[in-house]
Amino acid sequence: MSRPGGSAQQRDTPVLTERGGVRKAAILEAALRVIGDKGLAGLSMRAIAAEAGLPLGALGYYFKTKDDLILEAFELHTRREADRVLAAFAGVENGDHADDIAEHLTAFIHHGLTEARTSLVAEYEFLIESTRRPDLARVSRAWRQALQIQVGHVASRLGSDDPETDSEIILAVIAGLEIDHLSTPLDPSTTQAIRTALRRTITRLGLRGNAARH
Amino acid sequence: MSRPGGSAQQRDTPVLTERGGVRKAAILEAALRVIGDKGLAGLSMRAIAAEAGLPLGALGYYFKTKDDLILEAFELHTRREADRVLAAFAGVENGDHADDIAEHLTAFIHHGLTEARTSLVAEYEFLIESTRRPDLARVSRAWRQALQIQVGHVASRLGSDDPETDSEIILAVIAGLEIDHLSTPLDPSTTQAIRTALRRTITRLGLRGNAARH
DNA sequence: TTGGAACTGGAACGAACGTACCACTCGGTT
DNA sequence: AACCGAGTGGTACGTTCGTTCCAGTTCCAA
Repeated sequence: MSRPGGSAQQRDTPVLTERGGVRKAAILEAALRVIGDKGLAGLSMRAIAAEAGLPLGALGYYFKTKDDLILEAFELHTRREADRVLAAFAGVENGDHADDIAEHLTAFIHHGLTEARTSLVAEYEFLIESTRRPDLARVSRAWRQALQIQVGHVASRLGSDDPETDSEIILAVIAGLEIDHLSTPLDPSTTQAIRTALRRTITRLGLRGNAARH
Repeated sequence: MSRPGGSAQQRDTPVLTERGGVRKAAILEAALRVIGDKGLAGLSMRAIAAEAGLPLGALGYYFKTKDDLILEAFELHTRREADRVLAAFAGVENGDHADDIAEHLTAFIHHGLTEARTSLVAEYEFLIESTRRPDLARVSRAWRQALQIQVGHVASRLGSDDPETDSEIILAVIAGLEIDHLSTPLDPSTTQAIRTALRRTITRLGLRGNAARH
């Protein structure tokens, strides 16, 4: 039996829209959804196949094992999320006040806790599983490092006198607020509490837009 | 077939050291260990029985279903952890400088990431699963609320002008630092980064011991 | 000492699991 | 037209799962 990767799929980042590759992408998307709302504990090959509307046999063709599928799904998620985070912080750099910065971060977290909740839950499923699987841990580390560098640059532009520590704090606050509010339905007062916490954090760290001007 | 709870086990918080109750406690302890190092996905009744050194049949006697067992294990964990957190912050109140406070928190996180790593991983497994199970979510909410109140009191004593927000920030930073460093082996430089982040957070929030004296 | 409830542990059930298999269809090259 | 590898999908294997059952044992009250 032949496996994909022998011809066009051979490059490091396979194009997923070629013949057959569409299915591979659909499988990974389905897996991310299932992980988000049933957890890794509820993730079965059959559940993925059903979610993707594909026969069970298709999964074995594109992925050697379930663990391989999980790894590729995680990689896909981090690739996608990197863009989202980058976009969120790109808007920040042009902000004039600490409140504007906090507002961007509030919107980012709010989106994760509402429309993108499934995706956010999947992310933490992966992070926890990373403590047990070295292959996932490598992805986590690379992902976290990229984040910290990006946020560090932003902090630098906002006038931080210790960008490395500030990015560590900001990333921790974001992750912590997400985790702490995941098991609660997100009502307006909670969103306000998150906004207040972010404002105070940004303000007290002395971060403000256009710091390079004066 | 009779179930426990018909006699001495009937009270709300059953004493686990009575006849047979020793076994129930052993099962919950075993479950917490298995969840910590195999995850909820790797948690099976057989794995718990093996970890506890008990026959499979024993589990069905003390717990109606696997989900019941998981719920009780979570409750046990939060009860235990509440004491630990309380102790960590009790030491804080007598500290004189922001650095002392940060040091307490650093030690707390360090302990979680090293000796108590299994327990910490289990905690986040529970938190994520809480997004899917209302019964676990209730425990999470109560647990988080208790934490915030306690930390709020501490922040108050340390001179905070907004204890509620400060406790939200501090809890988020702690959770975030834990999550962000779970998939990486904890080396001394990482510990130092955590300490630095905590010092800066506490300092910038204007928290200091003996604030009531001045 | 006897009765009954609490407790034990091994065996067994049907269901769901990951994976492998294979006859089949399709598209492009020779 | 003949061919071959890529892609397909239904089936089936062996394993592990949660749960149930029950004959047997231990303990305490009567």
